[in-house]
Amino acid sequence: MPHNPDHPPAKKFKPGSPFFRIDKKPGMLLPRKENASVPIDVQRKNLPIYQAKSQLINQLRQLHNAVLIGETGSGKTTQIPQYLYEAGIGRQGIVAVTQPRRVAAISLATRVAEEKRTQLGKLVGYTVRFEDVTSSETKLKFMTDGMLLREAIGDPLLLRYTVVVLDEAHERTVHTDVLFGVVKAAQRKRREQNKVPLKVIVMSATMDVDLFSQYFNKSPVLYLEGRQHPIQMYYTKQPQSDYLQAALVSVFQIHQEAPASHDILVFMTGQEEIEALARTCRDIAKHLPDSCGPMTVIPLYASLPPAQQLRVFQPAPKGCRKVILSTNIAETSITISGIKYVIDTGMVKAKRFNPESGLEVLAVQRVSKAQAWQRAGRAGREDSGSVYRLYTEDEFDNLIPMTVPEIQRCNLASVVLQLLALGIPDVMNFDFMSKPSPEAMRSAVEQLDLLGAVGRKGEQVTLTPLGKKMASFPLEPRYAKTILLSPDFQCSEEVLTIVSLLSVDTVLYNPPARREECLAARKKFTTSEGDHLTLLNIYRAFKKVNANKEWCRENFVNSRNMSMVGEVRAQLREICLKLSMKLESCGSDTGSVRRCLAHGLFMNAAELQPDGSYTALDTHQPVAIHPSSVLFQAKPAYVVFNELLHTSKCYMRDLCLVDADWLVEAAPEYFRRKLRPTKS
DNA sequence: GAGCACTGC
Repeated sequence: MPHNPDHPPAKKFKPGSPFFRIDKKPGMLLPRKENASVPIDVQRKNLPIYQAKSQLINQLRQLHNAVLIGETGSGKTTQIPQYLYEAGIGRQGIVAVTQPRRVAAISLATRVAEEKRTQLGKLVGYTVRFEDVTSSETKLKFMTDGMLLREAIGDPLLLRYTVVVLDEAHERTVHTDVLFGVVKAAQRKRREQNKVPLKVIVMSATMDVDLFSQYFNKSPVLYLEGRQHPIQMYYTKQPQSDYLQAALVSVFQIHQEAPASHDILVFMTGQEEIEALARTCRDIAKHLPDSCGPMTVIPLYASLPPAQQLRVFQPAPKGCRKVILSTNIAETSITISGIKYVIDTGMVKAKRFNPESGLEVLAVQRVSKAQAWQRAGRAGREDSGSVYRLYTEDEFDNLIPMTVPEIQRCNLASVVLQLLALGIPDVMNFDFMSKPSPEAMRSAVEQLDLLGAVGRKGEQVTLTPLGKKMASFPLEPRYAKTILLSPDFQCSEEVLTIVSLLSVDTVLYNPPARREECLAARKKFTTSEGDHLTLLNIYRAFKKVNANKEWCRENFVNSRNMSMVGEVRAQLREICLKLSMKLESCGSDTGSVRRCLAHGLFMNAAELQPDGSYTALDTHQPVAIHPSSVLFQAKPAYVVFNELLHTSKCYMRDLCLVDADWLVEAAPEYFRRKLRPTKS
């Protein structure tokens, strides 16, 4: 797809409105303004939810299940746990409040501890990966949904808890979706076994109310008012063939008409188009007449270094307009105050999964209505705002109502393994709120079967002892398997490092502007054995210089992600020790590391063809070496790889050179079917 | 010779 239109957008820019005004659907709602000078207990009483306090307490005391609908700003997340505690509800145990994100869990716990005037970690605490700030006194516990799920593996009835609050349920993360089933089952079993009852409160924004209520035994829905500021909606008159061009026009239209203090937030799909549009905006802004004020354009996306991300919070100089070009990171994860205008391209980049091919595709697609509302809500948090939707109202009406839950578009191997570890008897018929397709479930079981994690008797799937061990690692099953195999090859220390490197965001910086320098620096670590061992070399060098930051800069290594590797590695190593594994280092015998990787990743193997192309051994589809691989120029006969990425071709990413014999010895049955006779 | 939204254990 050509990215550059024939004419640079700058020349196409014509002032004038492609929009018309629509005076309907006002009233998104917005969080309250923080005011440090107001005492904390007064702030609590000023929240909209306070009016409903006694009524809420009465209801929640009686109900086993409740669905609580309330927009941001109602105060539900900070207040409900305190109301429960103050009313003595569930005091025999702990009230757990789950969040999809770590930062949210931590900041909510901090806030509630402040409100209760206690030290964090006493009455109020939090638990996220690598951090547990709780004690025996903790009664209100904020945690990530993934963390509660992990805990459930050791305690499927969640007996430490009397109340579980599943917050931000509308986001439908895989973890929340699995938790729905886990808490529902725990609730039922505790009732059957005459144990202390478990209260389940689902908290969500406005959507999906019926689904939640239906699923939790037709539980009552309680509505909470939020604080709203009106929002003015604009739609385009005509469908836009080029949303980038439309975004550009809109930015400058607003820039010409609105006071400079009004910030603009534009929702786009990815790094590349954001950087391109940022350049174009800056170019045009330079050549505008003096009647237009200056403009500062700030890109925002997850892979941006943290220091640059912080720029979005700095106010623009007086008289200068702030324009933020963002991915959907600004939908939920990063909240920027002072946004008066939102421009919504209506597009998003999202992952899809094809269970038949096992392929994940990252594709630009239309947002859902729910997502469009979420984006709109980011306008005018403190005051009224405007939203420019770069699509027609008809197009809006035709958007799907809700984003497809993640559980219906991802590889389910880890989910199925976790369900089995939770002791769910009939995994194939697990009570999901939104069932994944049977093909996706079957494909997951098949993968686990190949890894030796499950056994099958007819329809019944059971966990093997190996599978049980695999489930104790917070990793994708194939990586857990690779670690568990590593003692056989006397290279556990190396494999732990490699798997840790693979389970954090990339540790390699690749600034396009300094490409040559970057390649030169990386050359020192490159080995013809492949990407895994190149990464291992980098980690070893990093350790040798004691994690020196200067060294990281010189070698284009992301020091923050590299420290994370250390944390992950320590956690994985701890689990190995608990499993009484013998951990050895193979030193310079890197062949044994590759052999171990071949045994763990044999399902992801590819074979060189006589014409120089590659074929994946399991599906026989054509694949290619990704140009970012150190093996890109090489033509190894056999490789294993971490993942397939479908973009312009089907690319293998992160490759390791292997022997065909190793693959056969890893899975003789499997390869008898897959391997073709080697040609000379 | 490509180019990767966002979380999380």
